[in-house]
Amino acid sequence: MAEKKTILIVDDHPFFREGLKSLLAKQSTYEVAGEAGSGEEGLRKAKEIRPDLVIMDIGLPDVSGIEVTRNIRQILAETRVVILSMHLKIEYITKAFRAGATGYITKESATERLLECLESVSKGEYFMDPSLAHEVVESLMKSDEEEVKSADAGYATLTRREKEVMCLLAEGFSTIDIGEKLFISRKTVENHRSNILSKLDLHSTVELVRYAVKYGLIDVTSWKE
Amino acid sequence: MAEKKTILIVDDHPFFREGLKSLLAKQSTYEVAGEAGSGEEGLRKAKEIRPDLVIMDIGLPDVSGIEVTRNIRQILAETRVVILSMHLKIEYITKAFRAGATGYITKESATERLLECLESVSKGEYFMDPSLAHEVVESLMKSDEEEVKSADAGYATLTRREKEVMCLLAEGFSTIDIGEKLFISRKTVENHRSNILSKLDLHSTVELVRYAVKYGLIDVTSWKE
DNA sequence: TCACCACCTGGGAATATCTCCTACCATAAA
DNA sequence: TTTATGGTAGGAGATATTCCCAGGTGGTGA
Repeated sequence: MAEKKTILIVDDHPFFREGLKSLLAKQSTYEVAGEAGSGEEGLRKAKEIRPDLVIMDIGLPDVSGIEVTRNIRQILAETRVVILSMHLKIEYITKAFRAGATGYITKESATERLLECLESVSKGEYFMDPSLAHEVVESLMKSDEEEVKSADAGYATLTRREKEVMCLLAEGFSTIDIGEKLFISRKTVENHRSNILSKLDLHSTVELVRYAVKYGLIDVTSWKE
Repeated sequence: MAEKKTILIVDDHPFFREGLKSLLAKQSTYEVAGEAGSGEEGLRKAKEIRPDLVIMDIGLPDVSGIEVTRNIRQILAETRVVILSMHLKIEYITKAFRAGATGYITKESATERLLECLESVSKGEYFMDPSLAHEVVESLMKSDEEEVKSADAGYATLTRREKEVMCLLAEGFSTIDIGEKLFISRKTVENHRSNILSKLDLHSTVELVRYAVKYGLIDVTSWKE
């Protein structure tokens, strides 16, 4: 690894940039190739110098560092962005990674953490400061909580045909539609429907849909159109 | 901080326990108060010695370390558990924290990482090894993706009363229920319903529910019971 | 083999709900 | 004042749902 990694620093505090520069100057592996005090300037310089790494603040005077990150990543696929932020909120963390950031550390982190982060990110690995763990863990515990269930005791008691009818009902098809699809009479579908409702202790097709969504029988996210 | 933190090691590999013990022996702040080679033994010793910290493997010969963690945390509220695992999968990570773990690091981690983790966890802070970042980030990016949308053009054209009726319909109430709730006639509710359907270009109450879910008008995750 | 049971299938009759249309009133805007 | 909008409600006919009943099929165990 003969060449030094080039770094662009985007932060609106000159002192902070100075501190980072002097810190990185001590390292033989990195070279600060440019700096910017605003999002607009940051994007311009990124295009110009095409750095290996960008150290990005979120709270910039003009546009959010997250937006700048998105733009940079769209234009420069090879450039990795590390967010260096005061924000610990999970929304920022999630948005940052979704916008294309590869690392996220806080301004309270020790300097070794930054170096560690830059090293990981240089290799293309995600890096997340352990001090974010609290937010992240809480978010993880909330999310995909649904997946845990799915496959409910009640649903398992349904017959094959009933499950089939249930899915179609939840998709929004009328009993007639379903009858045509399955080549059975409307009445038969109604009977299946009644059986499903009583087996699952539901009392309307709307409740059935909610049940289906709740247990992941139908994919909410696919209702894009 | 005069007293040393007591630690219980639960891992089925004697060599691994030995390594950990000698490593921790060098530290002045920790004292290995016991060790166990199985989940059952781990739980028993935990009850016996009531350690400050437990270092727990997941892949135990009898029961999963995650289950042991759950049991320990139920009995000993003060005892913090650090998972030290080979597993990087997000399911394990999530399950571990949900079971009450406070830290999660991998067996590939550097020893400083373990010490750092023990220190954080001793203070009651969550700790997550940065090498888990990849899994965690992917999981975060998948979750709460839905929030992004919400607020649709069509929905905005509804009147106050219509929105109110729409929410109740999506909650699964019948037109009669809603009439009683809002002190209006069943017929009026039906009229509102018809207007809603035509304004949003929907054709059944089921489609209405789907619409409501899609745009986050009702909270799917709150359908827990 | 026969009886049994679960499952899928369908019909009839009573009831509930929906659709479409009309209508009235209050309020706000033109 | 006139007009438009929103909330209210009813009637008539079309649809959908409920509940009960029943035939047919296929598998299982006595």
